[in-house]
Formats: sequence, structure tokens, C-alpha cells
Amino acid sequence: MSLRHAILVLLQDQEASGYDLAREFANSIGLVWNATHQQIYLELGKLNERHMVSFRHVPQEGKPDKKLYSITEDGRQELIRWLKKPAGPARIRDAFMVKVAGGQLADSDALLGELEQLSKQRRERLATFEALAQRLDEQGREENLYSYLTVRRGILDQRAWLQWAEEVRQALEHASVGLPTS
Amino acid sequence: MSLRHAILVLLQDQEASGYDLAREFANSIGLVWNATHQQIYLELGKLNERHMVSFRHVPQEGKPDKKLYSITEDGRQELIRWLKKPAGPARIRDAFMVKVAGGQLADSDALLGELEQLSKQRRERLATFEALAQRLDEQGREENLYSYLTVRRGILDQRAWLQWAEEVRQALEHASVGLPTS
DNA sequence: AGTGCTTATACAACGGATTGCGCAGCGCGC
DNA sequence: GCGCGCTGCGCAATCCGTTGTATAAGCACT
Repeated sequence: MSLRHAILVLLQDQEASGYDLAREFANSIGLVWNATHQQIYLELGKLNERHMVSFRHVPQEGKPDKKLYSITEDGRQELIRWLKKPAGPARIRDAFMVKVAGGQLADSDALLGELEQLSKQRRERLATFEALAQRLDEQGREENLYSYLTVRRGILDQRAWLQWAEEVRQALEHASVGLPTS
Repeated sequence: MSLRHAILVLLQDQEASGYDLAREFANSIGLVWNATHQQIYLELGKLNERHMVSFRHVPQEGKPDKKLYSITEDGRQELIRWLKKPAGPARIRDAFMVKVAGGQLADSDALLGELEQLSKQRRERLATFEALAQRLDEQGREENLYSYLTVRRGILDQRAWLQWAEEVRQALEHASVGLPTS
């Protein structure tokens, strides 16, 4: 399990609230590891019990109070321990790909529509990542090396997906021409 | 949930045993959806209860008997129903990427070693997929269109990963030179 | 005045997924 | 002769993850 470790990695740089972490999971790290706020709050609670993080209350006006979490020495030790042992294989769950694999039964036009929608999301994500990469580069790539490499992974991933999407689009449009559009 | 649907897609082409399915999940579909044998046997049991698959016993010599499962009409209907509704977003869990993101605390050489190992696995997978793609192409791309597209996704994914790995290797080797090798 | 988004945290219930264990026989290499 | 790996199936426990629900205040739009 390593939602725990993903959180510790994020807290390494700066203290953050559960809400902050949820946003980071939705953006940068989200490509690599995804989690919802419920999971994050739960995990932060557990990490706190195990003395791997600590928090301080921050009262706010106009907004609910927050808890700002930071990593403890125990947490840092746990991270180092985890970094040493080999990572498990990457797991993917891509429901759209399962659909393409079973495409004989599907309506090609419906599939094309969905492809268009997903492509749009990927293009937006690509733009976000590219802007982020440029910003990190300008700030000095050396200091932000690990963040930079993470974002590069995101960029290459989006590009590969979009290239594949183009191949699928052409293949399916070809197939659609053969059969009348219901 | 769509482990169920991934299994139904695989059974669409041919009847298979739980063991057969586990292997397919480890190879071709594994890139897109992964599952262990325990999960698959459990799910096959459930699918059978719901009359979406049926099976026949096949006694074997020298090997344990198998159960060959095939999709039923109910199963095919369920698949068609599922194909119509939009797919959820793709989810990824890549522990190695989390490590790179937290790379400041890690030993660069250890990370490089792991990268080398993972690259090797990816290169092997790429070779497997390329061979498969060529075979499908020779057999007639039209008939195997959906399988072909699935494999193409696998190829593009491996290539993107390997390209990224090369970037990381160069960056980390640079960083290693700065600091003495422990 | 009503609707909905954003910030912020949290519980409860269910179902999915992983890990550990167990059985069983064959073939291969040392 | 012994261990190891492959084929093949399965149960049980626990943990992870998703979904639904709740609270609470401010802000913007209609």
C-alpha cells in the first residue's frame, strides 16, 4: 500500500491540509496516484495515530478551520525505509480501453463520441502539464528536478494517449463508412 | 465496477478457464486492467450465479481438470448495456513514480538500478506487443481491428515509458556525479 | 430568495482488491 | 530423491476504495 507514502512525499515539501492534498492528487500526482478526499482524511488520521504526521489547528475567518499537517521524523524514516524496497508493478484501470477491446459489440459512433470527449480532457491536461514544466524550468530545473521529472512523465503519457486516439479515430471512421449510421 | 466486463469481453472471443483468463490479464489486457487469479475465480463464480456465463467440466490427464467458461446471452446483453454508458476516468497506481517524486530522500543509485530493471521489463513487453501487432496485421487488420487497436495502445504506452526512463536516467546520472557514490 | 460552487472536515456502509493459505499432480534439473 | 515451477482450482481475513451523506460558511450569479 502506498497512498500513505504518496501523502508523505507531498508533505515532505510543505505542510498542507487534507483539502490541499486532495487538490494535488486531482492535479499533478493524480496522473500517477489517485485518491479522493475521504480516503485522504482517513489516511491522515491513521498517519497521525502512528506518529508519522502531526498537525496544528489554523482558525480561519469566512472559511472552516483547517488542520495543517506536517511530516514527523518517524514519517521521514518510514518514507526512507519504503524507498529502499522495490516498487510493485504499476496498476492501471482504464475502462475505455476495455470498451475498445470489446468494440465489436459497441456502437462505433458512440465510441467515437466518447473518444472525442476523453481527448479533450487529455489535451487540457497536457496544456496544464506543459505550463507547469515550463514554470519549473524557468525557476531552475536542478532544484525542482524530481517534480520536473514527474511532470515530464505526465506530458509523455498524454501525448502517447492522444497519438493512440488519433489512430483509433481513423480506424473507427473507416469502419463507420462501411456500415450505415443506423 | 468492470472487472466483470473485462472478463466478459475476453470470453466473447472464445471460451476460457480461469487460469487462461489470469494469463491474459497478466499479458495483453494486463496493461489496461489487472487482476489476480483469486479475483478472477471469485468473479467467475458470481457471473455464473447471475447466469452471465456458463461452464463445462473438462477432465484432463496429467493436469487438474478445468472449467471452460463461455458467455451467455444474458452476459452479452449486460456487456452491450455497459458499453453504452460512459466510462469512468482511467486510474493509475504507479509506486515507482511516487518514488521519483520523493526522490530527494532516495538513493539515486538505487533508483537507477530499479529504473534499469523496470526498463528491461518494458522492453520485453514492447517486443511481445510488436510481434503480436505484426501477426494480427498479417492475418488481416480489418477482422482483428479491436484487438489490433488494443495492442497498439500497449506499444505506444511502452514507448512513452521508455522515452521517459531515458530522460530520468540522464538526469539522475548527472545528479550522481555531483555527489560521491556513498 | 434561491441555486450552486468553493473551502474544509468527517462518518458509515458496502463492495472491490490484496494477501495468505491450502490442495493436487506432473515434468525438469541437480 | 528433492526442490522448483507450471497448471489448475479455491477459501478466509483483512484491507483498500468508492459512494452517499452530513455540516458549515462565504461568494457569485440569477
